[in-house]
Amino acid sequence: MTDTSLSDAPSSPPARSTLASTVYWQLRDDLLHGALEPNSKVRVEWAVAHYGAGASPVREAMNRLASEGLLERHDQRGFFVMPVSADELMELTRTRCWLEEKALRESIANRTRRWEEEIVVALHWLSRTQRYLAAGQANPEWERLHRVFHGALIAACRSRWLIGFCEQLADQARRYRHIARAGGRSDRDELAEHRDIATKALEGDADGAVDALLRHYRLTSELSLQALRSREMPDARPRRNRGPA
Amino acid sequence: MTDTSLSDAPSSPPARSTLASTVYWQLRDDLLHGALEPNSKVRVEWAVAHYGAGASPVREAMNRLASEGLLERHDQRGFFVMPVSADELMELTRTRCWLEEKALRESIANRTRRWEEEIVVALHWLSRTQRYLAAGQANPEWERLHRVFHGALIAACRSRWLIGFCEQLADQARRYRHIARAGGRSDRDELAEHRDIATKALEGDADGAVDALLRHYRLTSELSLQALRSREMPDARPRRNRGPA
DNA sequence: CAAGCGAATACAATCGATATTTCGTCCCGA
DNA sequence: TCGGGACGAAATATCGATTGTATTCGCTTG
Repeated sequence: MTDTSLSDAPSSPPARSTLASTVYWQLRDDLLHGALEPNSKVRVEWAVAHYGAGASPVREAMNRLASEGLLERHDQRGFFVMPVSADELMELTRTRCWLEEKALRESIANRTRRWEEEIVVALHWLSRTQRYLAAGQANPEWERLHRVFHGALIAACRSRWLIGFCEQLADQARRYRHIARAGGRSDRDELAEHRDIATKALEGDADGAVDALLRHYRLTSELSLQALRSREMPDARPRRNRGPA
Repeated sequence: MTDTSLSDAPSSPPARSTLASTVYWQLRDDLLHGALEPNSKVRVEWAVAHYGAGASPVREAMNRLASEGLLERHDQRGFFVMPVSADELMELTRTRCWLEEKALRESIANRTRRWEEEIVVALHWLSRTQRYLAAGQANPEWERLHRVFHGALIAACRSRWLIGFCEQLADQARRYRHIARAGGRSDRDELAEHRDIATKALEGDADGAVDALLRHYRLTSELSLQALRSREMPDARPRRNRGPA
């Protein structure tokens, strides 16, 4: 089953990759994990040195990321890491809930045997994977499976556009999670939440599944929001143009 | 009020433009107007000659367009005009109706004086502009105002993400309209449709406005669909790799 | 003799180094 | 103190070199 997504946002790098794509995936990963300070400038020269590629591939990668909303592009002035703010996060979450609700309802309405299987399998692997690594760092494999699980839920919605949009918003949400360093091992039982969503979806209980899903997203958002606000407290001054570490 | 859109899809080129951006807007325009055969390969060399720029700017522009779903990018093999099909159009329309409905409902729920004014003004100019030029060609100014009008309707939805997604889908729909050469001066009274939508929206009649809006979109889609199918009839053979004119 | 496989060739995308343009800043003069 | 011009840093563009892919031609084999 080839994954030729309609809009350009597949979840994993292709096998045969061009150099520009390699840089794209690396930089994307760094952006999603909050490795670069929001609002800071990303100089081409820096990226060239950091990722070991020429200016052309780097520039291409940055253009793609700008189209996805991970970078800001100012003509003749270069690229900047997309800024974050509490307001933006609330707007993001709101939008995400709207779209995911629609996608999930459609998915349930058009459920197939195949769709059910994918959810069951995704939940299975998610349940058998550690949320955090020993060091308290997020487990990349869990992140991937988490993404797969949520993708499986809405896979039957019959709109690749909607799926693409949801993925894009999910990426943004992930970015906020990592930037805010939220989820520092709270008492939250994420697996139970996922199980709840899956169970209700598989039962065909659209209202229940949607309710569970949105509570799941809103809770995550709330935690990020709190962490974000406490991080923004220290200095109220907006700081711009701080180069990446 | 600056229009720094969140996702990268402003409706008009910026004043101070880089060469890559110039190519981007020109090529985008050509793609939206169906000037290039769907599924045909767009060679970098061709674009270089056609738009009078170097390979790097062209390549950048193409990467951006690929992210927006107007081009397909195959690593190491170049770019292709995104293919069209009846199925794709139906999927597109479906998604568009979902998102526009949500956006319009939210917009009406959060309506402001400013929002009302913008709609009234947009409708005014739209009503005073010719749909077609003398030659039966679509009037670019009307296209622009049409876009502005539909943008104004959902402008108060409090989600730049949703607005951006709607714009992206609107662009795709426009592309289908032009490719199918639909709307060949049918007996349709588009102005009345727009008036109807605006009136109901301004009255706060969400259900009525949504109904009118979706009928509007579905009708457009249906016309494109018919024209598309009649165009696909002549030769059932899928033809690939036909260079652009 | 036809079909299939393989290597060589041609074409096009990709890349890196260099040149050019632009923007921001600092300094000087009014 | 404010306006204008020059300097420097950085983005942008061009060009030539490289790499990768598709095609074609020729050979082998059934």
